[in-house]
Amino acid sequence: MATPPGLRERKKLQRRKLIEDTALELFAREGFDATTVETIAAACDIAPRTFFSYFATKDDLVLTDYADRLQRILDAFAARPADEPAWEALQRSFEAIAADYESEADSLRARFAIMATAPSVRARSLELQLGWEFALAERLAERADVADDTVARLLAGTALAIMRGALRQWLTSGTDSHPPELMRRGFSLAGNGFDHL
Amino acid sequence: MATPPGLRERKKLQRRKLIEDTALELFAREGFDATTVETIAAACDIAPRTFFSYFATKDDLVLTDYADRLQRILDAFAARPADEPAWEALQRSFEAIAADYESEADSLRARFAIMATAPSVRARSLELQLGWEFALAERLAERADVADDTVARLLAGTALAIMRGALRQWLTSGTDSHPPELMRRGFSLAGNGFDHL
DNA sequence: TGCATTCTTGCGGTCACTGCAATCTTTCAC
DNA sequence: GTGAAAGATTGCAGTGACCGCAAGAATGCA
Repeated sequence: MATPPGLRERKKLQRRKLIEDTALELFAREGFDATTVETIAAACDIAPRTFFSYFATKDDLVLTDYADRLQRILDAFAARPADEPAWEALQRSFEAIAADYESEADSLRARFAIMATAPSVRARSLELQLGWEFALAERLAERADVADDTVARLLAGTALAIMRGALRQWLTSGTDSHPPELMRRGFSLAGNGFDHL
Repeated sequence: MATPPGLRERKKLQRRKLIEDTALELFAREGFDATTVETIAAACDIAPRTFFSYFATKDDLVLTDYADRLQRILDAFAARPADEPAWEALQRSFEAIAADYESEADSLRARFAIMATAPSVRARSLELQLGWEFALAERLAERADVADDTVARLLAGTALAIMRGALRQWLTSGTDSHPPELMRRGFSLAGNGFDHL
């Protein structure tokens, strides 16, 4: 695990990354719709058919790190002490992943821009997030303080909404704000039941 | 406006409904993916090309009433007194549309079942809901007590999450629960900041 | 009845995505 | 080092959603 797990795997990962990078560049330059899978394949010197053994969907190119990020949220969540209130555990977990955002700012911005113009990507993104919601709700439901399945679902859904909001604001506003801060603010607002209203 | 607005329009609406009904029946019987647009068109005695002048997308067949429902939410929201707290206004508006659910139970159930199996439909549904969130956030931002745009967004996002949860629970659990009740429960939980946790 | 408007339809085409079977590469056992 | 097993790449042929266009049919109105 320390040293590479075989040349085969390494090549596969390398190539995957090459495809992704090439594609994102093309998307940025020519637009998402105007860039065909065939073009991407050609630019990577692979057969069009091969593309689909790396990515199931053209949309997925823009959303590669989603699975990773979910895993990071789940890990962070699992690492919280069991006696911590669920809401607080959620907040801390999301704050933790928000801290990673800043180092990926450019990539996120590029992907966000594509989502803004390509409905299918936006839709797929939301669907993946629904998967997150589900996974997170499952973990939440295991907590002692979250008896109900519906409550778990609602908690997860709210957390995700906060996350979307924070990410969105960070990416569209200037650079003066920081993701963890925005995330905290969202959790704080919702956690107080929007009580200033 | 009282009497039909011309035979042409009536026919168009009629036909639209025919296509929708036929399609939903086919989906239920054969499955969403297994039913091609061509099949639907044939069953309706129209040319395949004509289908697309009634529905932009095969997916949209399952989500026909989304635009209407959004309008109903917005209307209900606009009808709330201006001095009412935003959160309460939201709750009342969503409760109001939840009351309509029960009369459409069969249709909703059928559509929900399709969404459960067809990812593209689910994704499209979420994307439409994002549109709702946006529209609702705009209205919210006009309220005196919602100064911030981000707060408006967050409020709308939370409300939508509550709605999804309520709808989901109602459709998957037995018939012993009622949508407005579930909706109220969700709003109550979030409105209290999940304070029992 | 005749004309303008609007629908319907067929045609040809694009593009994402798939299953299959052949070919080539890497791995690994000997 | 060789050869066989396992895995990856590729081409081919096909499906199905969806689109632009232009011709033909239906409709509404004068």
